[in-house]
Amino acid sequence: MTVTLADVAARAQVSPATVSRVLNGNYPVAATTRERVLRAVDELDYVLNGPASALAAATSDLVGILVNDIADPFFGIMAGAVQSEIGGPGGRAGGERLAVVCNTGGSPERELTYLTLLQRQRAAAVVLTGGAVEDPAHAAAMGAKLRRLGESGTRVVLCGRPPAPDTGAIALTFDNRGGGLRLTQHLLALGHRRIGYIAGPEERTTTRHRLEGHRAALSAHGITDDPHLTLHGPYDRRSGYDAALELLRRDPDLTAVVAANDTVALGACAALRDRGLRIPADVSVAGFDDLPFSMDAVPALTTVRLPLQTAGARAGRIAMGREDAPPGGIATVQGELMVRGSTGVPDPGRGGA
Amino acid sequence: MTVTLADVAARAQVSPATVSRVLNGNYPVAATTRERVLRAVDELDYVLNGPASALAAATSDLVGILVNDIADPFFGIMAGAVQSEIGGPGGRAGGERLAVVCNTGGSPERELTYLTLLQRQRAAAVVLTGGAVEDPAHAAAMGAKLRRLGESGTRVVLCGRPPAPDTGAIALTFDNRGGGLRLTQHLLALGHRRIGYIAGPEERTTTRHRLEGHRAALSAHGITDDPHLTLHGPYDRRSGYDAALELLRRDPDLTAVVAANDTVALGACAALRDRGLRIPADVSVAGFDDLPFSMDAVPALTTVRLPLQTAGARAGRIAMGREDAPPGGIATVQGELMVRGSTGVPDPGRGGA
DNA sequence: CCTCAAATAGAAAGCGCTTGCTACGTGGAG
DNA sequence: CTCCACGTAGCAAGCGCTTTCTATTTGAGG
Repeated sequence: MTVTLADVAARAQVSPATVSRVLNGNYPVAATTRERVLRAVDELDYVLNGPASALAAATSDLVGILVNDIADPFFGIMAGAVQSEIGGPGGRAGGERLAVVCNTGGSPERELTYLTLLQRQRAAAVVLTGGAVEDPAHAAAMGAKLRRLGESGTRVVLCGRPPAPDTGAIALTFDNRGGGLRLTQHLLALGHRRIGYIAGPEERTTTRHRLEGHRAALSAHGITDDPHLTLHGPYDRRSGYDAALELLRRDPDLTAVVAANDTVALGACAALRDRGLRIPADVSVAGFDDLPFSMDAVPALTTVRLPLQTAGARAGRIAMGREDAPPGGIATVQGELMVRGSTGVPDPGRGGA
Repeated sequence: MTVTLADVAARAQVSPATVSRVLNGNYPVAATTRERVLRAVDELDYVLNGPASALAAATSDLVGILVNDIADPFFGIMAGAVQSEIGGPGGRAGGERLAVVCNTGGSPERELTYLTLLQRQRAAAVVLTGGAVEDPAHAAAMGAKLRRLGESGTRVVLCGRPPAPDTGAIALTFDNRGGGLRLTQHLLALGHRRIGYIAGPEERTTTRHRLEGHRAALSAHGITDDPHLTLHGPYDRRSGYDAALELLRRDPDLTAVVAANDTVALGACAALRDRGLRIPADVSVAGFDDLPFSMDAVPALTTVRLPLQTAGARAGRIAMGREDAPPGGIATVQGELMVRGSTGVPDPGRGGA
């Protein structure tokens, strides 16, 4: 069978208790004894039994990171940052933690399931990234689950997600609304008036907030938003492509398209190009997030940069108790408007009067 | 305190054993009893204690997925596919498994550490993705660890990674060599003779195999590879940018650049553009992997498509024992050459005679 | 009616570890 | 020389669950 603590103890001629203490390093052990134990551990290739120690100690070294789509760099970057602050040899000595990322695929049920699984494992902390689903039933279920997690000692941190009131969860929220606002303001300042908007999936906080910002900018400019110029779709390239085509059909005189995120924006660019339109001469395009590839797009994409890396890292530190929570448990993280080549002044021959 | 099995048993007026059996569904329990138990579980918001049951049952529902860089869609796509075959409500009824992805950052130590952590958790299976580090010491350590994992009942699957002999691990290997070969053959067929190569990080199997393919194509064409035209660097955009510039300095008459992967290729494209060179009129560029964004690059990137999704899914099924291992425990997965706009015939005014 | 087997529930022995408490030295202080 | 305190190590009681084995119930067959 597998090697147990007792085997190591026998070989090192000490009691199991001593071996445990050497391994955990939380109790004085004479240097010579420690040495003997470590040698035995090595010789026997002993690996601690995680479940057993978690059970006995009533703690676990698991930290969960929930993401909507692991194939999307938006989440990958955040998850990587969180993980770098938490797990493996990344952290300081001591608690070797297993930072794991769970892919919900944006499904509310999977989200809940993963949370239960993590709760079952008595995870030390959980970091939830990305927008939340706005369905009231699901929100309530999530709230309850998060509260229970918190009560049972799991630290809960929301990263790039709106606060969950009364759950004790710490929130690092992106100012999606402000970002959307500034982006559309930029377009308006350039002179655009007929702006198509390719929104994310419905019933998502991120989608709603970005769209709200867009509309706020519009109405501040005295422009009544034409609902026909807003389309919803998933956060993928295809969605942007199709939506751009549809927007063009609905209003051939469009001079700008704002997309829910950079990936969608790139899809929209492809569609516009396929239609023979130049960017930004004929139509300006803007994205959101400023993922690494956006800078290399042709032309480079105007977008709102979200500090994914730093926010993720901060969430990780808070989850590890290595950084204090923001006052009130909520912090808003601003995005920064990055003006690049994909937006320009509208062609007077289009759209205008 | 937290609710335990015993609490549920008390409330349902049955023994703890019965509750356990209801929850695991692996033993006949009368319908009325089951009902009573489930109600109690619900009323008490009971969540099974994972470590305790793992300890008692000597099994775990954890499945680990190791990736080199979680922010890279190459890994994200594979990890997502693996996970979709394994975890959460994705799978059929029964074993709710916790599929988790661990980010090694390409570091050998972290890789080993994660493996130990997973072994400690008595993971049900482990899927390793991406190229391996070729350092002999590390390879030996990995081999030993993988063997031990296998011996202790953890199923080990390598996805997009060369086989690990004598470890019992199942390998789904990408034919990086063949892909590299075909890619360079394509360029040669177009008439290119001075081809720069931006390789991945050194000491990696993926890097070496792709480069071998490239060189094989070259020598089959009677071209002696100029070592000055091969540069190594990490798999990121920046590396491609810098390397392309350096390549241009070393040979201003270059007519084509092959990059280690699509991300690097995009960086190279940016550099070429910044130098005022047109793609492919002045310089052709090719990548590898065919990540989603490659199709939207301008011009669209010629590359080798790797079936990341299907390979990942298959690895996941094998890890779950839901699909038989390939004969000999090793399967080679081919890449497909995708010829797009970024490669064309070389400008006779450049490079040539 | 009685017997026996199938169906169902319970008792209890761990799974491998942690940790509070006790026991044993040993050296400096009284 | 004795005592106390400190530095170490061991004992043993669980942690919460699974599972084997046993007990009880029930129904069919004789």
